[in-house]
Amino acid sequence: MPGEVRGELLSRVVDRMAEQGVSALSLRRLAADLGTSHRMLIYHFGSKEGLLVEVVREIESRQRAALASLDFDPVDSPADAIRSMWRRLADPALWPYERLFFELYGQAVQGYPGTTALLEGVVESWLDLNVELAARRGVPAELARTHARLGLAVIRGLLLDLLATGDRAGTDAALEAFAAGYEAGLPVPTPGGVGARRKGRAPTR
Amino acid sequence: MPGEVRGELLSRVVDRMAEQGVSALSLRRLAADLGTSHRMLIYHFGSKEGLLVEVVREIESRQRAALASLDFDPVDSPADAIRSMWRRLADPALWPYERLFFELYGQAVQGYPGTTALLEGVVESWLDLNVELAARRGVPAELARTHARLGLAVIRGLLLDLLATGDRAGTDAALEAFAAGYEAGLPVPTPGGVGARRKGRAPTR
DNA sequence: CGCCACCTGTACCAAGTGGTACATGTACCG
DNA sequence: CGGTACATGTACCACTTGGTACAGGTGGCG
Repeated sequence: MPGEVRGELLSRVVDRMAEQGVSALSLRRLAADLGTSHRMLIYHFGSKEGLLVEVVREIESRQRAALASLDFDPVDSPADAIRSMWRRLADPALWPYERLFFELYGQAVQGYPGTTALLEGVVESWLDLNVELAARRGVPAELARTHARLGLAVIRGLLLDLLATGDRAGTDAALEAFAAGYEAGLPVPTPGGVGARRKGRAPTR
Repeated sequence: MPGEVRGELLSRVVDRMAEQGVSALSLRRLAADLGTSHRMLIYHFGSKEGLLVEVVREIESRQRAALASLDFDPVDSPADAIRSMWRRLADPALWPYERLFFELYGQAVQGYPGTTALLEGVVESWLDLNVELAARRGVPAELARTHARLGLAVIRGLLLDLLATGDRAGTDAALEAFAAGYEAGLPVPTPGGVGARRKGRAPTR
């Protein structure tokens, strides 16, 4: 079942799906685009659903890699951290992959077989990263988790917006409004009192 | 082409799709579930794509209706406004429709025929509402637009989270963190200076 | 050489797809 | 009554789908 050909094939499959979408693609068209026969896809992945599972796994793995490569500067303020994350993710070069991500997300919440694995960790793993980061600054884990959840929602929500409208300026402004809130010192409803207030800085836009 | 039967049929189609998803459904299965024949669906809607177009339009129309029915209390603070909006949308009874919405959204960003109409107004129409609301409080339109965009992203992003994880408490907390930021007086980067700062109030949670 | 594991193509299959032709039913209105 | 517009069902069509059977084709190694 294993093989080195398989991995190379899978990677090309994901790229193709990012361009053409997943739900409209048949094994035959996919194989034709890749210069092989649909027989090969079945041979390597067992079935169409098996292929889909691997695609989902590959996307998860790529996201995990992207997440690990973020490697925030620990002196970054939360505001700067989310700014830099947005700057990376809003890059039009990534749009095809984000479209694919949201398409699969939509399938997954509907429970389509093969895609649901995407949902495990699609939120949690990102939160864990932030909790770890926040720990270095002495922020309690529960609080960090909540704000990471909010930040993730902002980014995903604005990506949805961006992919639908293409309005980079508008979404940039909205993100900046969010980041600016943190810069001014967001009140954090922790029993200990108001959270760390940072010095203001002129907005970059 | 018109007819009263058609409207009733469409409404039931949307309900079924909310339960079973759209991309895995064939006209035959759909018709069987509805107690009719696939011939009828083609008769009333012309083709499968035609049906999809009508479904999308229906969903848009329902959202518009929901939006119109919100009818915010004009004395609500922005924080309370987004709180009440979240409270309505996070209701599990709406989850099937939200799943359907995100599934179609995913299809639409990929450009599948029949679904792309969903994208027109999927952001703008919600912004317009807020701009109008904000005008009553004297907030400039451009600023209101940006913050509405942010609020919409927060809600959609948290809905994605909620549908994937089912973690109502976690998403509630994240939204509260967002709302609390507004309550404490969010700095608004308008040329005229800092925007209206409101009195703080103890968080409800 | 022969054997074996991996890989690939051709031909085929049953099942399901969207869509159409045609016949039929039903109700309103002249 | 008859006609006409809307509605519905049955039977069928060409086509595509995922999956399988079978026949190779490599290349390494005894």
